[in-house]
Order: sequence, then structure tokens, then C-alpha cells
Amino acid sequence: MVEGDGRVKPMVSDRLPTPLYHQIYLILRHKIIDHTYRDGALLPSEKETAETYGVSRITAKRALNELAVDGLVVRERGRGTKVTHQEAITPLTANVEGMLENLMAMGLETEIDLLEFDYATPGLDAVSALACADDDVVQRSVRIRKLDGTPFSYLVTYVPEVIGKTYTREDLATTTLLTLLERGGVEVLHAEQTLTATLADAIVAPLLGVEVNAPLLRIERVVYDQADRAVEYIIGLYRPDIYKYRLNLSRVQSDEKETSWSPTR
Amino acid sequence: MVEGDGRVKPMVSDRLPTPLYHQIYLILRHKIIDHTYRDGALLPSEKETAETYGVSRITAKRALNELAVDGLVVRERGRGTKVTHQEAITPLTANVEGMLENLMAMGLETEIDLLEFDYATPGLDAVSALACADDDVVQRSVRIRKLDGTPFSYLVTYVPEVIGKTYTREDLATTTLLTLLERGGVEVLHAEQTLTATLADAIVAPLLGVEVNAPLLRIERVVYDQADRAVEYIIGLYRPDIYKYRLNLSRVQSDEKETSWSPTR
DNA sequence: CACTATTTGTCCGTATGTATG
DNA sequence: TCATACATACGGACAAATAGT
Repeated sequence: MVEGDGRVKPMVSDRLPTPLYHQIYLILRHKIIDHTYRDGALLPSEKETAETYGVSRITAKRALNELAVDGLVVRERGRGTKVTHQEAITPLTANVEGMLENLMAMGLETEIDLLEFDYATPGLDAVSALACADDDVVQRSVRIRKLDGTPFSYLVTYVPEVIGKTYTREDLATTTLLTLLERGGVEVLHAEQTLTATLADAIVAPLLGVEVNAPLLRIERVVYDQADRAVEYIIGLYRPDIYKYRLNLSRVQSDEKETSWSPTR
Repeated sequence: MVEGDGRVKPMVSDRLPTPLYHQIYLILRHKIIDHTYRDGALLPSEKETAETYGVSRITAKRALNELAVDGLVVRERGRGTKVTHQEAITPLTANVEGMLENLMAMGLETEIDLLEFDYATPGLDAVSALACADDDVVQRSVRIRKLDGTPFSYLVTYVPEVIGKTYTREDLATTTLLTLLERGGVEVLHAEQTLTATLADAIVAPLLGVEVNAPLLRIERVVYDQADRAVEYIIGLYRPDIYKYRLNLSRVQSDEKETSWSPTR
């Protein structure tokens, strides 16, 4: 895998369930978005790519054609394959607070679709997160957040029944959950967030307007009140092309030997 | 897509390049890891899954067989398909500092593989991140971080040439870059991190020991020194099953109307 | 005990997609 | 473009193991 000079050779494998032409297509697309192939530059020829990945010229040709269909490149006989990728829209960023920035400034609006709203016994994950009994009733909601019509986040929330009763279904479709919790008398003190990556399954993919198995940023959050009781468990799936999570860290000098980092505003 | 009761129906599509049996396999595997299908429970039968996803029984069968090959389920004729999924190893977590926790406590070791180490002109991303000229020379390194032999992160770093000269290739294979920077007289003041999700391409997939198109957590960081000059640009790709990014937030009461959140140690 | 329904295992024939030379 | 090989997916049919009536 690693060659003598320390460089890594890209590999495709016909043992994977994904067709070869699509594997190569993904690699090349990545390099275009990545700016490895700059805007206007020429991609390697069919013959070259065929040799690079050890496939036939027809397979390489098909990969390049898929790129052309996507509008990422333009192919001309005798001229080659040229990158025409337009710079992607700068994605939204969320700061540590998890709130959206630059939103008002951009004159854009986020709207919320409330897909599900019910009271039910929680799943295993929610049980352990909220530290409730297996047969406790919790309020569960599923929402889609949209920016200018395009969905960018899929949110599943679990709230203990007592707290959930302090607001209505309609409130949830218009107001953020954190605001609703405070309005209901809950004093939010601290929260725990975990960030990971997942794939879009067949359920969320159409809702977020992405392909099945597209990558998603997954943020899991448990919010605690002043009595250290979990009042909210939320799982958010975010489209990485629209939404990024930004964190500003600055060094804090303390008496201890260890220095620590904390976010700056 | 969304039915009358607000529930969403899972879908597979034969227009995707991925085979149907593998799409279904991914969905079911996700539900097992997700605990939607609890340990010991019976999965829907071949006939049921075939109807659910609108495929033939043979295709549904193959998806279930793949799960059995993975050891996630056990199949017995006349009995059904039973979940045998062992609870996954609790993944490592990094706190805000980006350093690993619980590592010493677990008696585990991380080792580093240095794959590439050279001085070259940076790509476009690195140029804008380090705010350097197009033809400046930067030090570039590619490393793999392993825990107990299994790789969990792929790190690409860019450091301005002057700073990069303060340590050797061998240093990088044993010491963290932040430590090396400080040893070289750089006083690190603040950093900017962006978290997103991507797919494993054909290059990193074998290096990280995951399938191509597996989801990865992507962390991009620019580190600045006291003079507000970028001294390090790092792109990290992390296996979400082994590595998670944890963030502890606590509310800080300020004089302003807005309340803010900051991480607690 | 037989009878039945369910579920998985195996086989066939056919059509389409993928990949090669 | 053509011929060839293999993988994918379908529908149908039948056998074998299990569980309940």
C-alpha cells in the first residue's frame, strides 16, 4: 500500500460491492472538491487513469463521464477533461453554543418541519442518556431544519414527560427547544456533546436531500438542569456540505502545569 | 416518503451504484448497532424484509447472510435470524483539547506511523489556511495513529518551513506536533477547529482499516501563535467507531443579556 | 401423533449490469 | 463495436427444520 518513497498509491478493489467505475469516480470527485485538481486544470487522460487504477480504458472512461454528467468537468475530444468545478457555497457554521451564526446577516431564514411528535417509551440509548426507567414515558419529536428551503439537519429529541408537557406541538415547530425548556421553568446548567460521523440511511437520506450512504455529522447532546437531571436528549444529523461545527479555542494560563484550552467567543 | 402517521418508510433504490443486498445489509446493520433490534431479538424474516424493501426474497436473504458472515446475527432454519451482537468496545473520547483521555488508565498505547514527510509547495487549502504565498515551501507530513495496533486516525499536517526545521522526521514519529512546536519556541495561543463528516476514500480506507465509503469524522485545525500567525494546519480523519469528540459545556452567567456556553474541564 | 404455518436452505432459468480484451 | 465472463436480481419451486395446535 505504501511505496518506497512513502507515498500512498490509490487503490480500487473489485471485491467491494461498489462498481469500479464508481470508486474511481468518487476518488476523482474528491480530488476536484479537494482542489487537488484545480479549477480549469486538465485531469489525467483515460489511458492514464486506466493505468493508475489498474482497470480497462472503458471503465476509466465511464468514471470520467460520470463527472461530466455531474457538471464537475467538461470533456472534449482531443482536448482532454477539464475541471469546471465552481467554488461551493460557503457552509454555515455553528459555534460552541450550537446556534447558527451569520444567519441574520445573510438575510436567510431557517424553517422547521415537525415530522413526528408523540409520547412513548424510549429506546435503549435514550434510556441511558436520560437515566430513566425502561417503561417511563418520554416525549419524542423528529424535526427537519431547513435553510432557504434546503434541509440541513435532522433532529430527534427526547424529553421527560413532565417537562415535555410544558409546551405544545405547535411551539416545537416554531421555537427552539432550549427556549421552550427555559420558558417551562427548567434552568439549564450544563450539557454534554459528542460529535461523530455516520452514513445517511434510507430514512434520513430523502429527508435531508442527500444520497443514501452520504456522510453526515452526528451530534449527540444531553442537557442537564441545576439539579443535574437530564432534561433533554437530542440526536442531530447534519449535512456536512451546508453545516459545519466550528470551535474557537484559546489557551488559558493556569497555576497548574497543565495548560488548558477554552473556547473564545 | 412520509406516510400518513408521520412515520417514514425506509427505501432502497436500484438506481444507486451500490447493490440492493448491500444497501439493505447496511440498513439492518445500522439498526443492530443502533439497538433498534436488541441483543437476542429476532430480525424480520426473509419474506418480511423482502416486502419491506420491495425486493425478492433472495436479495433479502443475501443481506441477512452478510450480517451472519459479520457475526452480527445467527441464522437457523425454522427459527429465524437472531441478533448476537456483542456490545461494541466503548470508543475513545477526546475532550476539547483534542487530547486523548482514559488512555493511561486503560493501559493502552498509541503508536504513530509516519507515512510521508517532505517539504513542498502547499495545496490551495493549506495556502489559505496558513495564509502563505502560493510558492512558499511548507513541511508536510502524513501520519497514522494507532491504538493497540488498530489505526483510528489519519493526520495530514502542514507547517511553515521555518518552524518545521526545528524538529526532525524522527521527532514526529514519537512526539505530538503541539509539543514539538512548543519545544521549537512557538508559543501557541489560540486555534480554530472545524468538525465535519466525510467518506473514506480508496487511499485512507485501507490505512484506517475501514471499508471504502465508510463514514469518518473530519477535524480541521489551524493553530496560531502569539503573533497571530498560523503555525500549523492539520486535517484529521477519525474512525467514528473508535474515536469520538466529546465536549462539555457549562453555562456562564454574564452581564449581557445573552448567556454563553463554555467548556468545563 | 399428525397437521399446519413459518422460516431458512437450495436449486433452476432468465434478464440486466459490470468489466475485460 | 463485439463477444465473453461474472455479478446482481428476479420469480418460482421444493426441501428441511422448528414451533404451535
